[in-house]
Formats: sequence, C-alpha cells, structure tokens
Amino acid sequence: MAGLGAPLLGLEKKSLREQALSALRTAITSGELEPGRHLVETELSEMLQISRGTLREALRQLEQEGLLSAGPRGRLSVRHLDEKEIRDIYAVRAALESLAARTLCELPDRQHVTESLHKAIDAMTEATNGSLEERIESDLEFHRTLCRLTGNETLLHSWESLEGSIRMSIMFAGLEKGVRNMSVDRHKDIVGAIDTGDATLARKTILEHMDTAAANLVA
Amino acid sequence: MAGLGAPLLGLEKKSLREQALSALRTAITSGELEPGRHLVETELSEMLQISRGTLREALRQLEQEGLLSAGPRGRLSVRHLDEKEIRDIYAVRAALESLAARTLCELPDRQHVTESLHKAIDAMTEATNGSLEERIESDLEFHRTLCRLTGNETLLHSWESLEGSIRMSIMFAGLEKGVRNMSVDRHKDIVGAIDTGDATLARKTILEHMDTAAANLVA
DNA sequence: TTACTACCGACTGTTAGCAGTCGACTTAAG
DNA sequence: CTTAAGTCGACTGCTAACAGTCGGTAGTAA
Repeated sequence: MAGLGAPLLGLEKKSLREQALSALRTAITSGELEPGRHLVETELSEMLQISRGTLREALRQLEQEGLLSAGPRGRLSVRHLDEKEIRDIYAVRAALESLAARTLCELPDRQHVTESLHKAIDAMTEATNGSLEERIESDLEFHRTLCRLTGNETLLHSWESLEGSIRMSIMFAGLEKGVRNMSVDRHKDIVGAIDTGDATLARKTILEHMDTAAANLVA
Repeated sequence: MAGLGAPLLGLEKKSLREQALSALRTAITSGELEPGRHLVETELSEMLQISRGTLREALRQLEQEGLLSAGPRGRLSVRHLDEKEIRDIYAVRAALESLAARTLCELPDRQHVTESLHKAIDAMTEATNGSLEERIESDLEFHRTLCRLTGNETLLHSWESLEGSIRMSIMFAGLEKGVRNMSVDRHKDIVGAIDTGDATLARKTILEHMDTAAANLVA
C-alpha cells in the first residue's frame, strides 16, 4: 500500500538520465551554462551526482537537439548562436508552424482545436504580469499546442527537437527582446485565422508572426 | 610510418558508437530488423561486438531520429509506420524542402547551386540502370543537397533527422513503389524552377513533387 | 479447479574502472 | 634563445559487473 505516491498519473518516476537531460537543458537555455562553455564529463557527472555512462546518454540527446556542438576529440561545448543562425532557426520554425496552421485549417472538427488554443491564449494572458520566464513558457506552450493539435506526431517531434534551439535563440538575444514577441493580440490573430479555415490566410499569419519574431530577436 | 592509412582525409576512424549507429540504421531501413521487432540490448551488443554502454548511446540517437519507439519499461522496438504516419512524415518533409527551394531562389550566387544540383541529377541519371538501392540513394542525395546548399545548418540537420523516417517510409511501402518517385525529369523540373529564381514556382514544384511522392507510397 | 505465494529468468538502469590519446609543461641539447 | 625529446595530467572511449524490477511459472492449499 506504500510507495505509490507519484506513479499514479503520467507522472512516473523519471530515470536519472531524464532528470539529467532536463537539468542540463534548463542550465543551458537559462544561460547558467554559458554558450561556448566547454563541458567536461567528469565535472558534470559529479555535479549531477550521476555516473558518466548515464550522463553520456543524456549528452548524446542534447547534442542531437543542437544544444551542444562537438569539438575535435569528442569534446562537447555549449553551442554558440550568431544572428544568422537565429534567423535560420526561425526560418525552419516558421516552415514547421506554417504547416501546422495549414493542417489545422483542414481538420474536420476545428471545435476542439479552437477550444484548446483559446485555453493556451488564456494562459498567456494570465502570465502577462508574471515573470519573463513564465511568459516565455506560456508562449512556447501555445506554439507547441499548435503542433500537437495537428495530430501529426512527426511534426510535433520535429518542433520539439527544435525547441531547445528556439529557447537558446531567445536567451541569446536577451529575454527583454524575447518578450516583444509575446503579444497576446498577435496570437489571437493566429487563432482567428485558423478559425476562418482559410489555410492560405493562416499560413500567412504565422509566417508574418515568425518574421517579426526573428526580426525582434536579431534587431 | 604505419597506421595512417585512413585518417588522412576527412575519413577519420569512426568510433564504435558511430559504427554501431550506421550498422543499426542500415539494418532497420533495409528491413533486416523488421518493424515492430523488439530490441534486446544484450543481444545487439553481442551481435555488434560492443559493450552495452556504447550501444545504448547509439540507441538514444536512433530513438530521437524516430527509428525506434520506446515501450513501457524502456523496451525499445523498431518503429512501425502506418499510412497516416507516412503521409505525416512526407508533410513535414515537404515543409522543410519547400523552405529549401524558396531559400535557394533568394540566394545571391545561384551559379554554384545550379552546378551542384545538376551534378546530383547526373548521378541520378547514372543510377537509373543500377539497383533499386542505388537509385534511392542518389535520390536522397539530391534532396539532401537541396537542403545543404541553402547554407542553413538547422534546416539540413532537421532534414537529416527526418531522413531515417523517410527511408523507413520507402522501405515500408515497398521499394518498387519507392522508385516511382525517382523520375529524373521531375527532379530536373525542380532545378529548373530554382533556376528561374521564382520562389513561388519553386515552392509549388517541390510541394507537388512531395504530394505525388507520398501518394505513390501509400497508393 | 482456483487462488495465492514463492521463485526464477530476462532485461534495463546505473556504476566504477581501465585504456588510449592529446596537449601542456619541463628538460636538455644545439 | 630556440628546438627537440620526454613526462605528466586531463579527458574521452569503452567495458564489465551490480542492482532492481517485471512477467511468468511451479508449487501448495482450500
């Protein structure tokens, strides 16, 4: 009867590897591990209190997410983004999300879609007076929802693979620049466009949103 | 004076992890490891003659590439694709490659681009009488080149992350269906559209190509 | 037969440790 | 002072072994 506190819902006990993954992702996208920083496996494993083997599995994943770059002898360092790379990341992001918007327009029951998106917007509105981190979080949640609602698992997976790079872009440009893109109204426009069911309009709206977002970051 | 056979060019001696990665990728996309097949770490490590630790690093990467799916207790199995998933994969692929085509049109020197693409087309033409595998290989090389030439590393990386899923789609649908999409002429059309510098046309051409490609696979 | 329990085999999660290599620093010869 | 050889430390690549857990199976009692 004991020991079943957490594992009831989907909140199962995460493996050490997953914990390390989350911890490192947060450390990197928060700037605690500054870009260019050289990562030493022994150091990290001691910090996180896990073995090198377990750590290395997490590092491979971060490497593939684009948060780490590999040097000459397998040396890993935190990826450094310049302005061109930020624009490139946002170009790919725009391609993915415009596909999402287009797909949502062609969905049979847009009722549930609209509902979920409005819920996400509400969360953003609520976060307006919160911390910068909270606002960014709710914004990303909105866009992640956009991809999830399409029902295209591959699309969602691709977007999530890019999420780390997106976070780095925002962090890199500076959070104060990043929040310029958190306008609730602009996001309402996106939902509105999807509501009309006009795929061309929805795509255009997303592309414009991404364009200005990228411009705001590198400006 | 001995032992410097390979490491001269970029052909450095690959680590065991990378070798295992390639071997497994090939085994999966060739169907040697059939979809749904349950993977046991101890079995694989013995087969590949490497330790479980090294193997696990490779497995993490394959998992993130979408070639493996994780079951209840960390059990991994070869991903199984149904027709919807194939369509979904090709939708994402289309989004990425249409971005590539659009980007190439806006590039300052399209001279080099045209040259490289024509070279890729020549390789396809040469492979026309070769084996099915060779034809597929040259086709993928063409599309990979498309992404590489944009200079957008993120785009290339995203496409390569999807490449395994694309290969699985072709394998899954059957190679004889897959080769229907290897028409040299249709690829010449793509290059032609890019040559004109008309981004809208280039995008449209790629989207049509991907549409028929997906249709051919699930038909 | 049914239900319950104890046990065994299989497999993943995790760890500590060995081995090879590259770079920096030191030392000695010119 | 400069250069070449030797040495040490740091760090990654890789491996073998331990630990925990789930699923099934045999055995026992009602």
